[in-house]
Amino acid sequence: MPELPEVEIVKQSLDKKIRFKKIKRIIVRNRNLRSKIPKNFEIFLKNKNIKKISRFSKYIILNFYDDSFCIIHLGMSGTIHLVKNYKKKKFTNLSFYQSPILPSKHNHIEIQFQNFSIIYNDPRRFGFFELIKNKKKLSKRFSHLGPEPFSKLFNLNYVQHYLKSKKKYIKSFLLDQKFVSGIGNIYASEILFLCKINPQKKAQNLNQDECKKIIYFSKLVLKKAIRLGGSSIRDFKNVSGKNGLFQNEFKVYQREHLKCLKYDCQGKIKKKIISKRSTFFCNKCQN
DNA sequence: AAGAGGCCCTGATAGC
DNA sequence: TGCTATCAGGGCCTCT
Repeated sequence: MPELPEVEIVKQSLDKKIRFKKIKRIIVRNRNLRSKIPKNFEIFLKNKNIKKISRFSKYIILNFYDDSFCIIHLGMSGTIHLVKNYKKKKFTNLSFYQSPILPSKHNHIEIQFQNFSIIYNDPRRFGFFELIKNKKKLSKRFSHLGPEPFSKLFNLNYVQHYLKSKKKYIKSFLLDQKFVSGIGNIYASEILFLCKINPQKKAQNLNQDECKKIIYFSKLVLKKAIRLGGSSIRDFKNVSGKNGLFQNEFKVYQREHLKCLKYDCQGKIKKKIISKRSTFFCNKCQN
């Protein structure tokens, strides 16, 4: 589920809840996530004091006072839930993201604090946890990733230069974390719709104005999504008010066959598979 | 270097 | 009802 805005929402609620807290105990129920949970995982984290929670791209970063880190990636289906520890474990409605009803089958990792725990649930196990020893190794870990859309590094010069001789479709590059990091499949379609650029336009054929639009609307869409609490699709019945609202703002995503929402456009939304992912666009105004 | 394709995994849904 | 096929918001790896 998680693209940059959703991860940012999780990060914010985590920061509110576990900043300055001390990890009491770690329980790993399934070590086989995307990458194997290392043997020293529990020992490494036990008694660590959390300085703050930060985020880069789609990665959540637990910052500890001893300058070590734990990074969490939610993959496609990872969610983090808050659980009260005492009595019969009762789930609060403070679910950080998605359903307040905690699924039990795929609760792979539990991090216990004084009075509560956070639980990592991930049916598809595409997510992962990684331990990082120091700041240097942290920046090395992210060195292969391009700038976030919000970064000053994501500017006209960079974009034009990067795409100059690229033959792949522009959609592929919005998904390419080496080019720009944090955008995923939903927001890629939404951004290109606002830009009025066909997702199948070859990157090298974008003119200066189109590059400017990509930069502008990438920032705009992600910021708006964060403001609205992210997007919750495949909604469950039990969702609390904590769910995101940006799915109501989708202009093209999952709107195949429907009329284009641009005020003066008579086009229809089409769906095509581009770089192995569903891509939605208007056949008229994204020519 | 750049691009295409495969793979990791479970669950929901559609079609027969 | 039960089977199979397809699809899902990500990212890494290999091969050409």
